[in-house]
Amino acid sequence: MISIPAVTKESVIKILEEIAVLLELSGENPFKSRAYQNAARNLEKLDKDLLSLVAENKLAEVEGIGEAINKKVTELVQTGKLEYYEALKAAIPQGHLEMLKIPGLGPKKIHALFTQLGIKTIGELEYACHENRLVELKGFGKKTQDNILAGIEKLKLYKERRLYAEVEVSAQILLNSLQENENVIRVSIAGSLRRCTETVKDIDIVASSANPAALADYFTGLPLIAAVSGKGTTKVSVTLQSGINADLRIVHDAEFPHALLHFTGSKEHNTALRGRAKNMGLKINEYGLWKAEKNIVCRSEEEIFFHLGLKFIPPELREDMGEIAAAEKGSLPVLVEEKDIRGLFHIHTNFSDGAESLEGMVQAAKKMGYQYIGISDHSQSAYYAGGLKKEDIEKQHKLIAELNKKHTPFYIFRGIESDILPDGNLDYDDKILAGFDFVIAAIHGNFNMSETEMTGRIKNALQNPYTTMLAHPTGRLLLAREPYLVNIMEIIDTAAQYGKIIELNANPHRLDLDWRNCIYAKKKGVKISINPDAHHAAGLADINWGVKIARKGWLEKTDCINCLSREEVKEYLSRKF
DNA sequence: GCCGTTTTCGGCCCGACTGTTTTCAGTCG
Repeated sequence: MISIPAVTKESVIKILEEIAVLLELSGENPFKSRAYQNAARNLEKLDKDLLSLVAENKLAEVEGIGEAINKKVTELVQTGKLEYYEALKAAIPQGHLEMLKIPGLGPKKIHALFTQLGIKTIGELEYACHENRLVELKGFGKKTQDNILAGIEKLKLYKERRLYAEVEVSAQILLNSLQENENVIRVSIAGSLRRCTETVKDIDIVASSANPAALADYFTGLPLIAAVSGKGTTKVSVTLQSGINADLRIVHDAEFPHALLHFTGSKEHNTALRGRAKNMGLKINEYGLWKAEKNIVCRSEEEIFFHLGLKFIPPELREDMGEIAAAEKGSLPVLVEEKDIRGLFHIHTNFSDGAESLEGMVQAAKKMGYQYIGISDHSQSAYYAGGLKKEDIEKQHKLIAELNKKHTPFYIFRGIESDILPDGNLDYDDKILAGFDFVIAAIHGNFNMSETEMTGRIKNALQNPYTTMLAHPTGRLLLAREPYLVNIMEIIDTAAQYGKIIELNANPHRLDLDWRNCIYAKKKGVKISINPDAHHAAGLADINWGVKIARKGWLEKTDCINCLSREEVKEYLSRKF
């Protein structure tokens, strides 16, 4: 019997999107590529079951799916494979897909590099740049070549790190497997992952065991693991199938809290702790705590901190950013938790570029236990995202009024993600802006301004009486796009002055406002809204990543606007002018 | 490759920016 790999709607969408990219790279008619993109998007929006549509031969009724794509999706669903896709993949060098990540390099230029210089990989491209060979190509020049080289450098740098969210999922699987093993006494994630940094290099796990050899055997035999690069009784290093590296430290149970503290770091935090211990006549390392030659028994991290005269410092705060002084004074923040969140702002629907209907988002948020959501689709100048025209807004507000009746006491706030134009104005007139319960001001274009210009532009937007909050304040995409040039301190100061909220965008690619600046915002009394920026129902769960970063940024529930109850938010928004 | 209609093929979203050109192609959001 032939087993057919499970095909899901998500995997079909992913393959259609990949075909679109491959077609672009192959120099095909760009509209053909777009047809595949459209098909993928329409499937994403579809609220019917894809597999039954195929079974009933009704797939072609879906907008954007004609004869050809219908046939291909059907083949994919029924056989688990798609010949066309495999052939396309085989014909396009893998390196060309990677090259798309280099800013300024698109399908056309990559195609030209291939046909004229035979370049298939990033390595070859880098070499050709060093040989100064790009400058002679039509449409290329010195500047393009320099930009490509700079892009390659950045890419290399990024490659060493991964998004927190991506690694955390794998780490949890490893942790769960270890917890099930009889040779494990205590086990915990350590390292930057435990500290919740926005990007991480690898997974660190600390476990205590009476039988390290057996534990090492068990660990290296886990299904997730692709290769073992080191294996002893105190340390095991592996690479997961996803390419992520993971280290397991195995210690005696008495050493566990010390090893956990040590391997959680950060280096700076540990250095500060050691210095403090020394001043107190103590010695601390990954094996224990000593006074002179005498070992001080600590059964937990709490006890280690206690002997150092400190309250327990949550791992997220261990960055030597003042947490030790605060722990000494007993003034550590009571960090916000996911259960403190009462509602979610910055949610997109299929009125603009979201995949889910407005009511679908309401139902998803209700199911997650929230009291309210704030809908904010894109504004009119965001063409690429189907920004809302005046008529769309009226239609949406009518629908919200109906849904508010239907779903009471759950409440939907009427908002908009309004583009900040280059001069700092929002892209609706005051009359329209006055019709919203809240306005999220956002930069989506004209990134290349000087710091002074960009800072001025955003400050202008913050001074607009209709602006409620500022979206993703630096515009960064982690490991992909640098923040635009902006003086973030000045932005926070302005937000404080005008009583504006700043978003902590919870999308794992953004996590923007940066946690380091959350600390400053809190000090200035600026309220933060932890926003999922969800474009589909599952995206609401991204709030989880935002809360982690908020904690890392010292935020308490009183700092976060969406920890307010429905009635409190209504009151807050009503006194905005 | 899809859609709509003009039923057989042309249009498919747009504007800004950059770096190349010397009037525009490619990239990006």
